[in-house]
Amino acid sequence: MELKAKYSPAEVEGKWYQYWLDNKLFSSKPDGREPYTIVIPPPNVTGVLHMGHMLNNTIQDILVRRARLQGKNACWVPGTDHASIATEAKVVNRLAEQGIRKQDLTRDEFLRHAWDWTHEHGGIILKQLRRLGASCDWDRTAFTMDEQRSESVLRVFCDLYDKGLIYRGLRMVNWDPKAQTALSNIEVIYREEKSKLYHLKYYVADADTNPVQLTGQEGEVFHRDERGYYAVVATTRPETIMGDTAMCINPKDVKNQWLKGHRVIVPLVGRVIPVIEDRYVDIEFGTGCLKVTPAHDVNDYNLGKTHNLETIDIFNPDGTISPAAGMYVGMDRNDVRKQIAKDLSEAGLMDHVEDYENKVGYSERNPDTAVEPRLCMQWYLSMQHFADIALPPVLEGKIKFYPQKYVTTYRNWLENIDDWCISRQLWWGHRIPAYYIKGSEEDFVVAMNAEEALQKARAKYGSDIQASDLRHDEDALDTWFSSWLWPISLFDGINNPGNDEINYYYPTADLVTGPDIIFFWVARMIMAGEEYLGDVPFRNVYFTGIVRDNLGRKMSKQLGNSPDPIGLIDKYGADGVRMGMLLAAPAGNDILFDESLCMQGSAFCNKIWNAFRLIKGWSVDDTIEQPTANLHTIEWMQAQLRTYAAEINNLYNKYRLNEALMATFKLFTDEFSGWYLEMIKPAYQAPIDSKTLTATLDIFEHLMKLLHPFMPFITEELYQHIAERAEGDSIMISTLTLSEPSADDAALIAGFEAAKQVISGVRAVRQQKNISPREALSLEVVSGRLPLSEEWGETLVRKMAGLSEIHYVEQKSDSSQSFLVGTSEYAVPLGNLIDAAAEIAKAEAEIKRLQGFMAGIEKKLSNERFVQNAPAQVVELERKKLSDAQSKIAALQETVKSLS
RNA sequence: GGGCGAUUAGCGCAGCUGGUUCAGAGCAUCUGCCUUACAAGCAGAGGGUCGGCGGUUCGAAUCCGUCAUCGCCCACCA
Repeated sequence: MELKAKYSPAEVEGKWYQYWLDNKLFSSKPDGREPYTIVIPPPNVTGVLHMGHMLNNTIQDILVRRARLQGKNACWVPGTDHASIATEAKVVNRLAEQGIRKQDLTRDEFLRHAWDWTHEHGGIILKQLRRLGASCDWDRTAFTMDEQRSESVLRVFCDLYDKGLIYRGLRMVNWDPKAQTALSNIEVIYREEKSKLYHLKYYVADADTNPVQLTGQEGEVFHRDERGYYAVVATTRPETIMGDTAMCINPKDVKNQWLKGHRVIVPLVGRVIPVIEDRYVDIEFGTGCLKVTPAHDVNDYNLGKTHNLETIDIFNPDGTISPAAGMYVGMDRNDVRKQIAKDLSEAGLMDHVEDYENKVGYSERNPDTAVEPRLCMQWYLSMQHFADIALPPVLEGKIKFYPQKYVTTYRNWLENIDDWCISRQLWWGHRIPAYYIKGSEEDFVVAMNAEEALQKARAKYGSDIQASDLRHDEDALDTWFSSWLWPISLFDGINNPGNDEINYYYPTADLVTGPDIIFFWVARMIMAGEEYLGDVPFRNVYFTGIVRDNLGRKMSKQLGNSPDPIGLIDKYGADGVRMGMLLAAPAGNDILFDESLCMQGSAFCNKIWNAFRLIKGWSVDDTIEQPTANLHTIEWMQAQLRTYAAEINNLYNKYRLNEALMATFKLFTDEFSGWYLEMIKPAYQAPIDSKTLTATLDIFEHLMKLLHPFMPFITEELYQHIAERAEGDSIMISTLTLSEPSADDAALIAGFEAAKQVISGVRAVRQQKNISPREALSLEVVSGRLPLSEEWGETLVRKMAGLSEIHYVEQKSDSSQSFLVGTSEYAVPLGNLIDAAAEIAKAEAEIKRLQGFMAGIEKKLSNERFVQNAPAQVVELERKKLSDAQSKIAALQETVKSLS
């Protein structure tokens, strides 16, 4: 068969992916083997693959493929998430483009559009993952809103309600006025923002009638103008003054004592409100006067409760001003802020305005929309119970986090947990299975379906209740309320507890995800796992970094710095891109992605390809004896395989995948291609003995297996070329078994390393003297031997250093250039090429350096406390360093003498 | 405001419980080679007082303290 000079991923990758699919090699069924399970972090169903997915899924695929090679029953379950708020927003936008408003549609009509959209755009991302080589068991592809998953969600809701952990409550929630839904606390992103601090005048309402009280005491600070006394209130949100129902001061605030017991007038609005006192108020902030708007601020709401204040909700759900405000009705809150600032100034009610930086909460899914605190009725899940069960497994190490630092983050969150607002005023999602009785808000039942609801309703509220008396709750559940069940619901462990699949695959092995969803998802899966299976959902969590560009910026559409993953794969091949991603991904750090890394990846593929082409090009001659040097070189390479494999294994176990790849890369490039192949390579067009060839192909196959998790396609292609394979055979289902390296291996490798240094020494001489690699040199071994056994050592050094002869001498030739390997001296006779003066200068400089080095050690050794306290080994080592340096100096002095 | 992490070569990083000349590999740079698998290659070379200061120790990149810079997370100061 012909092998092209260049590796062409395009011709290979599609072919093998199809082959894997055709032979069901990704498929997993429970059996007697040890399971290895990963559940994919489900991407948004209508999402498109980006670099973050590429990294995340490359890592998962590496882990899964490695598990297969270890002989485990590997199962990687794919799926998508319905992403209720994000998807609903997309559907609303599309409808808007067609001139359709959501509020003009019925729920069912809207859902039909949403499902259309989902079917149209859904699952693209999973198709894209195939290009990457992802070895998911596609037959298991799930969707958070498919039947099985939906049923699981409802079942869990009912169960938790029955356990008393789910309740309805009137609370201050984070309201997204664009999506018009409540959000949970962690869906709010706070951003530092440049804004203004408006200082408003609140005139004292009764100052004129009772001026005496305003003649103050020491420390009091008055504001007074021709209109009367006033308090100055600093606020960033002047548009909320229509909702003011009190002004608050700290009772200990000396400068504001005069305001106690008075009433003040809300500027523009004219409403008279009481001055209340609460220690909550920070005396130092502004003037120490706080306007209280119980409907629109969490703290104000709490103050309102404590002081029994009236609540005036001045906003409509969409963020416009409601009739309750009495002014600016129908205007958008952002416009009102500008307008009211102007109006206040014109009315002389603005004391002054200053620049200010404050934090404003934005909706995670609508990043341009500031969240509005809003009082409304929502469904909550009590979290203390879940925090209690989810904390121990992580603290006790039953679940390990990589990097470990996230354990602290996890703990802090769980130890200060808030109840989870799980209802969303959306239609796309799992509808809350609560049914209200006859228009009541208070009387309801929770049930799996309408039928069951009717039964429960009749039992609870009277047998005369009809189906038409029940009103299904309009709200949907937070997306994460389905995601948290993912590792369980994928194996139907909620609907069908104790089934074979859940028993076999749960707990899963590894979870690969970003630290940004540690609270949203990771923590909650642990909660659900402990609650429903009494066991952790996974053993290890590998947190990937954020993919940034090579300037460290986050990838974004706006910046245009986010490469198209499929375009990259077209250009560099999936293997090349996988390697490029991983090279830039140190464990636990953000990755600075640079396209040139993919080039490195595809270059490596080409290197592998050509190494194989070389081997395949050799003709075999069965009559040739295997040269001894080849035999030893094979033994050395096998020792290297064992040694590297152990190291790579070790790196995998620490999830240092980039280092594992780097080690594999060096094994292939340096040890195998650079040394092994060059060493056993027969002369041009000469045949090779069959034992060496067989051993070489075997070594190559091992290398392919080590590389396979990282580069699945090229390794499969070459695996198939190494030998005739049965139909359906694949590197994927082969096993990789290498024994632990032995002490003999280590000795062999050490000897070879010494030989490499001799070779490098000769090459360096060649380089310095500009001698062509074709010109044979001779080498003098001064008073000693070459490393390794004599025959092998000589053959190795002769071949790799391009020598014609090796002499063992007591005294090196006069006109030679020498070098040291350890304490052994070698010399390359060069005749008139030698520059005596330069060599002397170099040797003398080295002598000087060594003398300094010796002085340091001598000082150390003459320090009694060192000799006494340091371990004997360390002291011994210092002595050896000293004597080595001495003999090196002796050799160098000899060089100087001979050249002088 | 609280917490966590980082700071080592031009760049992104490794360096595990202090001691192997421990100051490392990769990329980039420089030099030489189109050597018969691969120029997307091969060979060789240069480059860092391990953020600053102080301490513990016979010995510190490594442990402690402190300062500086950067990043992340959490928190109801309008």
